[in-house]
Amino acid sequence: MQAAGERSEAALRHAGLRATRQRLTVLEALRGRDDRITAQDLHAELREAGEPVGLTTVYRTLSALADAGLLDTFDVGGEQAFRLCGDAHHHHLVCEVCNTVEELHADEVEHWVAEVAKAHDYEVTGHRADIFGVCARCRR
Amino acid sequence: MQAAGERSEAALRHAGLRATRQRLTVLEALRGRDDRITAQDLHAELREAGEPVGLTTVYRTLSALADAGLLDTFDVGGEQAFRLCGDAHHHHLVCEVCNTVEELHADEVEHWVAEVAKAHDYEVTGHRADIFGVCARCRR
DNA sequence: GTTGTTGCAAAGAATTTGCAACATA
DNA sequence: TATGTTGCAAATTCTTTGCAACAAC
Repeated sequence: MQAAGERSEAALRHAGLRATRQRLTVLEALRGRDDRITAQDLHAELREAGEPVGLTTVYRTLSALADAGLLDTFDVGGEQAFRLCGDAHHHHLVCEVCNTVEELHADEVEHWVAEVAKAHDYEVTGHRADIFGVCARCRR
Repeated sequence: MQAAGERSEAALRHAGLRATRQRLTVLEALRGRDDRITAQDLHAELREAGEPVGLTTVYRTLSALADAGLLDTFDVGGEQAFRLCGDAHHHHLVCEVCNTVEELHADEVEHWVAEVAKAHDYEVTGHRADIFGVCARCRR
């Protein structure tokens, strides 16, 4: 698929990163999934898929993409997991069985954050609101 | 302080844990602070305070107390941090400078979670809503 | 006395770093 | 060609485990 590759290439350039085969491989792999995944697991999958990328490079690429704001990060049992995400701020609905992540937008939460900030005299730098559970598919 | 020690002793018993000197030391130390702290840092502080507890024991105690629901856990740059907490479910307002944590209770968030669960057909197992920023004291 | 706990040393596991070969712009 | 990137091996760092001595009930 040509278009997808170009989109990834543009995203990398925009982040100030060279569009190497390895980075494109990682980014394309992330585009093809909606779950959170660790560096170790992604590395294993790429190896199985016959598009090997060094483990170190997977770590560095995921870290760089996260820094650039292209990936959301999750803490899963002490390991860091990543997922491609939209630009805007959002919250998450996470299935703990299949690790699928749905992005949520909630004005209620934003309002709550603003109110708390005012009431407690905090300079807010960020917030996070995630819901965990089991999706319908995984309950069947 | 006698009363405080007895309170910790009762808490440990209630959690099915023997009230050892080490566990009491850890629990009392946590009672005296309102910030989140890692096992490594707590271990160092206890050592400095002249009430040494083995690092392994600090890890095991914090883990046991967290399992018993007495501690909240946080992921701070890949390390696990802990803080004594109330029984009820709550959210957090965290100062990223001094690591002080204030507990918040928000019906708005609870409502939001319930709505999302219904709309997305999820069996919710938990949720987390934390606000990060800099407290008034640390901004001065 | 039994059984749970401690703490050291060693093992484990995730992640990072040094560095020479290599690919991109 | 100049500079950024890769990937291996080694190093780091946090955390857990084996096990013999020890303390709580």
